[in-house]
Amino acid sequence: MTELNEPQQLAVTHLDGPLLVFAGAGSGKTRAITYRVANLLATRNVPPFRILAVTFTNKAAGEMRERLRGLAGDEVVRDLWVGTFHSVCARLLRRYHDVVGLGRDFVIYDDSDQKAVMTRVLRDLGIDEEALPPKLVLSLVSREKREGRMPGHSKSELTASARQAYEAYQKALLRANAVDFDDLLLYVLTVAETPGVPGDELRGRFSYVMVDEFQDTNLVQYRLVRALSFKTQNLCVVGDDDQSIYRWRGADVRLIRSFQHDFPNATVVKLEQNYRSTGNIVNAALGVIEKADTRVEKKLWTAQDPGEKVVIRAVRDEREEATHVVGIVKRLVARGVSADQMAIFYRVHAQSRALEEALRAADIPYQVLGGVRFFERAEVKDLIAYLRLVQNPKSDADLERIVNVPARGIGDKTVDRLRDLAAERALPLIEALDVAVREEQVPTAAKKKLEAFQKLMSELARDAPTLRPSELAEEILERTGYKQLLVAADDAESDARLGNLEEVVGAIADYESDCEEQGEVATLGGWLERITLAAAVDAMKDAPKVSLMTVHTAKGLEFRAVFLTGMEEEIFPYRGVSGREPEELDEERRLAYVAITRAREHLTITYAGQRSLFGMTRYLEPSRFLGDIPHDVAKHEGTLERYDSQRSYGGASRYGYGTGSSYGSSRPSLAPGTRVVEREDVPPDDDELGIRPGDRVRHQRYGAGIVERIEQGAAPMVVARFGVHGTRRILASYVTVERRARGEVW
DNA sequence: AGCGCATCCATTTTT
DNA sequence: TGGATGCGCT
Repeated sequence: MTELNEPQQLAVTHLDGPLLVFAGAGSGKTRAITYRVANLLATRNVPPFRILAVTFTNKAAGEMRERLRGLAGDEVVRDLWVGTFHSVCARLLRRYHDVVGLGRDFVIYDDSDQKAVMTRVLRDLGIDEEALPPKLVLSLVSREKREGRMPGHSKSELTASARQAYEAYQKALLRANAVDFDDLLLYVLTVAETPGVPGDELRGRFSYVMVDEFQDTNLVQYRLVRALSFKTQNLCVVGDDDQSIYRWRGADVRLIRSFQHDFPNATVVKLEQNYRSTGNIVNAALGVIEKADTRVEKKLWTAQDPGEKVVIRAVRDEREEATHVVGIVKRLVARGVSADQMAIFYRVHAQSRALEEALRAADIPYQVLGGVRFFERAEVKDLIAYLRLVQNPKSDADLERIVNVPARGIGDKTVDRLRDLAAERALPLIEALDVAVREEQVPTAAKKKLEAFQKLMSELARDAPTLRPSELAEEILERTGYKQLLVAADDAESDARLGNLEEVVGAIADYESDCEEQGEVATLGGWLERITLAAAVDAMKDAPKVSLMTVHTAKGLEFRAVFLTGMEEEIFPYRGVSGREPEELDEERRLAYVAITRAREHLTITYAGQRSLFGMTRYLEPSRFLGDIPHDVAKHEGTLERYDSQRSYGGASRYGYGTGSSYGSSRPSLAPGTRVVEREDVPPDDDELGIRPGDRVRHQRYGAGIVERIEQGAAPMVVARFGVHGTRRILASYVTVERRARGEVW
């Protein structure tokens, strides 16, 4: 353990009692955790299955396993409980399922499954979807669950109708022998907090509990780890409040900040030496995070050289931003930096388009993480629905999805009838189907179709045990006629879909060989669980490609070169419809901190003077976070200053800037509230906004209008006449100028 | 059932 | 801008 610094050693050797480790970005956290587990195994003689380590992603869990394999050996690692909260809970719930009234083969419903169930529930309850959209109810329900409240809880924060919906939704899930993500945790917590035998057993199951990324833990997760470590108090939590970025999903930073309050005897260790980044990058990050309203004091430092300066680059718009970034990517590639060591970050997915276009034009291979996920494609979901239905015939959402896919003449009317029947007798659809056929509850034609479907499903169920999961998938594609249909269609899209389906079968086969390697049995249930609990990063390929992703998905990753794009007010920090509480702004700041600290050697930050996003072009100020980066670690390039049309794209003014006088002190343009705009055809002084009276502007709701006057100020307003909508006063940022700049180069 | 067209909407997403 | 969704038409 000699390769550990002092605080790391402390973290590794403090084994008993509560321990809180603040692990700064790039401070060798994984290393410390891994060594700590190895140390436990070596010195405490703990059976591996009594050690629980919860990580943030499957990827992190995999990495930890991998590293432990080298330290502790194969068999030992196999018995350790290492995984995400959800996967660990899924596994536990397979053992304690009966305590909460679930069948052993419960399936896990993802977002879209949940939405389907909730839509159905609301319809059945006669709740107006306008007044209470399924998405909203689901988010409310999720909040209830994340805060530990099952339906009927006395402290429910729901309105009467939402409460009703919650109850019905939960019933529907139980009837389908299904759980949602929150249920996995909440059910296990329920077991763990139940007095008596099963709860006792669960509470004593683990001797040592470790939690990674503790700053992103929600209340239920916190209570869960507390319960699981209750007997021994051997709870080690590792995290960094500066990297808490999932508040909107229920993460509660206060849990890490006040850990010592709940565990007064906790030992606290701070890992503050950064091994990842150059000095300039560390200091840039520090400059940003130190301005946070609230944080636990930590001083990230590095022994590394300052390295190259952080480049802060002004660009005209998202296209120039993209070409600029791609230009550097090319240069770095030429210098021998592998493409997979480069990443481009943005705040919102919508920003990826311009970047993708530029990369494609330059013929640079790239991968976009997140966005539309593979497992969300229709055909993939269809196949999975079949598989899940075989696994758990009660899963109504799956049955509804595929009962008529491919079309087999079971129309809405028939399905409605089935649903009624199911509701009347409180049966899952599959059983309602039996009833309908047996008791002749449907017209003869429909009955025939239903019988055919029944036969299909029962044959699949019959054969499933004798088939490997991948074979079963193939069988489904064959016997349902799904494959033939796509083959017959013979167009590009169908080909793509076939390809996707083959990929699914291939993925199952991969899983099977994985299992084989580990000496485990590959089961359908195992695979299904793995994919529902998988994330975008898990699918990240190591192929030499530039990675594009949101800052959120970048957490936990590192790259030699990072491009942080779209550093403008409104974009980053993002400002949506809701207001911005200080705590939300802090979270944006932390997000910026996370982004910066991903870079090892090279960091380019770009901000555009104007940006088209969601169909409207807006003029934007540089992000306030840029102003927090110390001047001596950064090099400012480019300008948003107005310039005349000839010179503007000539290059001199573009590249000449920033090398001369100190950018920061002489140019207050980075101060919040200053609006810098570039427009070629506008006399400098009458046009801060790029909008003048007489201009034609477009507003999303009101359409085209003619500007009557401009009201300057902190939030400039445009007064414009919009045909039938009359004269309106609108925030300038919500209109698009339709007048094209003279000689504009696009 | 499948389509074309209008309309509405718009962070972030470990699981 | 584009994507998701819903509706009406064939």
